[in-house]
Amino acid sequence: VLPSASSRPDAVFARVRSQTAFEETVDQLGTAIKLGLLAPGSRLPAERDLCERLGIARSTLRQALTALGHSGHVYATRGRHGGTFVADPQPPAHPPSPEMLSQWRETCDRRLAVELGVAVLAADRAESAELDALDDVALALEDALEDFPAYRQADIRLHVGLAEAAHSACLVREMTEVQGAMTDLIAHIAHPPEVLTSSNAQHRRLLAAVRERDGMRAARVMTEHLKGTEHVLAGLLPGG
Amino acid sequence: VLPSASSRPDAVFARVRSQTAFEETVDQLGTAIKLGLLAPGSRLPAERDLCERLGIARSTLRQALTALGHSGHVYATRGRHGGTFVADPQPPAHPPSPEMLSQWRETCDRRLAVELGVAVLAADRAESAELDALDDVALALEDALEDFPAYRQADIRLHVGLAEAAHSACLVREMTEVQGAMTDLIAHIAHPPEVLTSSNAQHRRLLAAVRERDGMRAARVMTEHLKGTEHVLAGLLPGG
DNA sequence: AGTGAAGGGTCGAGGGCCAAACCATTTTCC
DNA sequence: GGAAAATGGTTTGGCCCTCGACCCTTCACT
Repeated sequence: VLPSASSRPDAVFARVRSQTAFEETVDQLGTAIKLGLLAPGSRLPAERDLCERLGIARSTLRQALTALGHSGHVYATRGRHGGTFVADPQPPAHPPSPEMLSQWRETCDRRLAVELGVAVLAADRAESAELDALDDVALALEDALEDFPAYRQADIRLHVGLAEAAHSACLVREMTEVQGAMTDLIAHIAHPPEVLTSSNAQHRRLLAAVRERDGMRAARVMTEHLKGTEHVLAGLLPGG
Repeated sequence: VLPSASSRPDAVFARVRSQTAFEETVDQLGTAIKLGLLAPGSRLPAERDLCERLGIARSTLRQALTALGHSGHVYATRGRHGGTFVADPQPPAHPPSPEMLSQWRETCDRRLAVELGVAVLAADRAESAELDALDDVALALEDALEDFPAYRQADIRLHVGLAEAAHSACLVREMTEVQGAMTDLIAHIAHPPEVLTSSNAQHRRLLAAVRERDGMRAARVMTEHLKGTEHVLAGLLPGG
């Protein structure tokens, strides 16, 4: 009845991704650690508590923790005041895998969607106290122009914090996922202080727009902000 | 070193969702059928081909097809020109589950993010021919004001088509997922023709903005468009 | 020394998924 | 009419993941 009857999106028969519980746990905890959401030196909940929160068996959780311990991201101590702790310092990041690099544009697209949604929703729902806390993070960003790892860390806090201010649990989760993927991509490329300075200007304008409840202005600033990274990647990676 | 050291997003220790390959296949194919991406009466690829495309074993695929057959969404015939076909007519939709209803706001948030990303990217990347095809779909929408199932079908074609015009495979996939969830929510509520008329006006403005490569205007129109459905849901469902 | 809380380890049962056959049915071709 | 081909339908065996239960080891506090 409609035109183009034979057009069927490839997504319909796309590969079904079935990660095991073990893999998903390693990804989730590993990403949280890499993003600094779990600070180095901080203690994870006890295994018997954590496995219940994650909805998996303790033996499965232990496999994940063993893997994270083997890669140097966590360590465990036994005894009365023991526990599993985030390693400090963290092990050096791996260079991005070839398949990761080949999907960099898709990753940027996902990020654009999540960040735009967060910007618009945060402008609607953010509370004053939450924005005050984000202003503090923006201040910290100003002092980290020379130390990219520290800058990236604060940048992540800002973006994830904005997602929390949007009061949408699913967007917080998607934000952490996509920031994890982005970190893998940009951790190994140069970031001159000038670029970070202009990024900070955009952060300030973004927070101002959100505070004034101007969702569309926030979306516009966010778009420009993300275009910056995308241009850097387009210059360095194949498949532009 | 940073303020608010003890704030840890709930997402870090959120429940790990490990769907089985069987469940994911039922979801993926079932959603494609419910959305009309696989037209009633059309034939699916042969099991031996399809399982390879999906990256699963044939026995697992057969479990999914058996489940879809049991619910009346597909039927199979044997022999030289046999195959698995999408049922025509489709079985009536189930009323949304309580847990689905309780998550309606999160679903809307996800949709906002995906649709905003698609709107901005489509304005950047859509080709003229793709937009012409979407104009045809918009025309079909004008003639379906009295028949909500048909309207919804065309509406989905428009939104998924826009995602394809954004040339981002992952956003197409997310769009189908989120449209499937939205369909479950809105299939059982009243849609007076006046609402659909105003929706159509927004569709036209959206396509116009995309054609003029004005991403931010497309985003603004899209936001208004989605606010409409959200207000309807907010009036009918709990937890506003 | 005892207790309690934490991680470390082992074992077996159950189930999902896979691979590779083989069976049944229908159509086409020789 | 019979063979071949293409399809869905069925069975079997095995591997690996996950679970749950149990016990051990370590170590601070009392």
